[in-house]
Amino acid sequence: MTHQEQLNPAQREAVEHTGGPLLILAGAGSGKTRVIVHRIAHLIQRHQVHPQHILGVTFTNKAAGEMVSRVARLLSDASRRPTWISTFHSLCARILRREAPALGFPRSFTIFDADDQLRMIKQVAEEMGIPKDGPSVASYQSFVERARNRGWLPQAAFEQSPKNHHQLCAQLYERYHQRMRANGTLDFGDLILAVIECLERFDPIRERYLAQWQHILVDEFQDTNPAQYRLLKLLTNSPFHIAAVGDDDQSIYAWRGATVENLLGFEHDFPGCRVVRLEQNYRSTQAILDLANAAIAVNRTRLPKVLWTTNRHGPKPVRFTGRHEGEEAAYIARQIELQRKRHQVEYGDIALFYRINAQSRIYEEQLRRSAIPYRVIAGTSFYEREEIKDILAYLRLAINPADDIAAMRIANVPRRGLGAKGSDQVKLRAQERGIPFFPALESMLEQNNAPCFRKQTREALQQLAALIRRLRSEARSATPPSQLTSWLIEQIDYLGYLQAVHPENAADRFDNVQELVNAMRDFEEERPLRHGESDTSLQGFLETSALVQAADQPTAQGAVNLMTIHAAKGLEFQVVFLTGLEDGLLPLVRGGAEEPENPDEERRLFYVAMTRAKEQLFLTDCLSRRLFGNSVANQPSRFLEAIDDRLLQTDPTSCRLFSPEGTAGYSTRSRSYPIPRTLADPDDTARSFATAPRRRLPESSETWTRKSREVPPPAAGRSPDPLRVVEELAIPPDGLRLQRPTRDGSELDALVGRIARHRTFGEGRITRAEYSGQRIKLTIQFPSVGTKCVISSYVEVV
DNA sequence: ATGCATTAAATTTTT
DNA sequence: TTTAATGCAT
Repeated sequence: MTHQEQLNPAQREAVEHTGGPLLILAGAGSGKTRVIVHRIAHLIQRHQVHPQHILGVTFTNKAAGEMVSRVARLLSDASRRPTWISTFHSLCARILRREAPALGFPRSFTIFDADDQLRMIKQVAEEMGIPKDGPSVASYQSFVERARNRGWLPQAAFEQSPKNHHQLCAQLYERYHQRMRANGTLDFGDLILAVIECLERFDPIRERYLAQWQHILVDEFQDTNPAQYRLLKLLTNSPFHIAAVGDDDQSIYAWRGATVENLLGFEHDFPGCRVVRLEQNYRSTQAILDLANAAIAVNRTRLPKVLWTTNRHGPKPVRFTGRHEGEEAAYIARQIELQRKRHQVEYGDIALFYRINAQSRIYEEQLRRSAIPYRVIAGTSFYEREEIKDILAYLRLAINPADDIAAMRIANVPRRGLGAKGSDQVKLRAQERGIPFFPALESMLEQNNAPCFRKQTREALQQLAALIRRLRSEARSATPPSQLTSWLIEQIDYLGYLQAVHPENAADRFDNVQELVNAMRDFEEERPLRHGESDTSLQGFLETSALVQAADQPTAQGAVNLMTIHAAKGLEFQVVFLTGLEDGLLPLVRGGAEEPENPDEERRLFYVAMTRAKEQLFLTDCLSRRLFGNSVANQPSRFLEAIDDRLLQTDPTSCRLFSPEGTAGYSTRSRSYPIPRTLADPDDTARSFATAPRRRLPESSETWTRKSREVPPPAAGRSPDPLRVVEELAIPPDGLRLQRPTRDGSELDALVGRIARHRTFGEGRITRAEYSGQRIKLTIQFPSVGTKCVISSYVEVV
């Protein structure tokens, strides 16, 4: 066996340890996945563990997929590959497809996303007569989520919630939970909870799974919530063949219920546990690791570890402070081009991180202006789009007639004349008879002696009922989902509906629906329906679509990557810009609060962000930032203040300067200030540092109060027009001109006033043109249909 | 049902 | 600033 030669001693220990529980503390970039994958291979090859007896659990489908494919690469014999590597949620769904009847709901259960959940909570709140002017529905949702994360069934929620308001929350949770189970619908949290319930209540079932999995591996253990940990414990029996891999320093999902205590308490829960630390980092330069180590060392409750590497020392991370966010953005754009020129870094190897999505706009604008290709990793997932959810709701209803949220969603989509009033009647009937919404609707349609609804509505609804019945039988007879869906959208004339309701982007939305059909086709090819399986292929697709985000966008080669720090976890880039390093933003201080909610977690975010960088790290901020409408002056992030200045170099063009001696100051840079040679060029570092002008910070200044509102610009007196400044800086000062045509608005101006021809709206005059993401959005006055907004690619300019 | 105006609220989001 | 949600008049 050659593969173990690639492992360092700690990794090898983590791979080879057997006979008891194992906790692997895997620092950032320490080859964690390599260890897990090798461990699986080792168990199979060296210890003759049957692949079916290995369970690998991750949080993301991406991680699960990577694990599967890397194990496959190690094991040439396909028949020896483990078949139980998946996310917590997929695992639980798979278990419940077998065990659901024991808990009293059918195997054909459907899965709710957060939006469905919210709708159900709204529904329940309404039924309970909870006034609308009270606490928001979202606050009830977060109560439910908290209960789920902690593994509380309603009973436990009651016991744990002494206060009045929480008692009401618990009541709502109870009704919600009953309703969900009665409907055969499960939210994400309940997938876990239902399996826990099943294992705790039915010993034979638990025995079966205990026998099934003799070795368990858990990835990203620091991200588990109490419910998930409880599940793991239920699946693990003496001699506790469980290996947990995690890094307490990278725990950034506490707000979603993850608790580092799981990791900290692991040794206690599994006595005799072996702990292995992976501290050798294979990703970053020592200069970056020095900074990251220094930053995280401040946290009190952590398992001490220090990352080191045999990589070169590399240039020190660079500090830059702009006077406002436009300057920060312009600096980044300039620096991106420099990095490309001097270090042959490709756009795709560069990333820009921010704490909150709202920050991204300014960077996008600047990158566009500088003609730098970029992509933003974020946004609503494909499966959260309204049009996709509509179609999926039809299919869900076909699979699960009791899925009320799906039924209520499509009962009047497309319009069938069933408004709020008619809908209430159906709900009333459902409540009276204790049956779900759709069956109640059907029963009202069959009632001939005293017909419900007016004629037109009734006929439309009868058609709907027939349609759903047809879908149901087709699904049972294993008609391919793609075929079924094509038929469905035809039947309901969904395109027509979209054009009526969303004339401005009906075509885009319909494209998405077509994309859904394509996704189904892919699914069918990948996973042909095996006869005798308990689920239909449609059910399989619905499950996949609920538990798998739209296929991860391929890491675009030629584009700078913009994302939140959370989204950056697990990724790595040559060059990283960590932006908005200001107190209030990172650490983030919410709304009216004085202090960050969880400063340690914010610091871990800082740490995660820095450890993504392989070669060069930029830490940027600005003196005053416009966010949500008004300008705020922020102090530099407290995270930086705790760090020895010698670990950093300040860009001489920065308006605030730090020196190794610890004297800080800011310069008033005039427009003619010569921009020095390239930064982040290791050889230049010392020189540019030495020549950087230094000025003392005024001892105290009223204008620099923390989190002040309107802020007079520093020193300069009068604020330069931000746009102006940005334009100036967009042209790199060393004379390098951007070759590509800039999208500065001239092409927009050229459009306004002209006549455009649209396929359905005819001809009209363009009154406005603006960028909308990468596209151009036009406002056009059509004589026939009035003013419409259209994406430029849908019209022909005459 | 639909369009408009006003108002409020605005981390992070693996499943 | 932007966005979404709500209420109100059509």
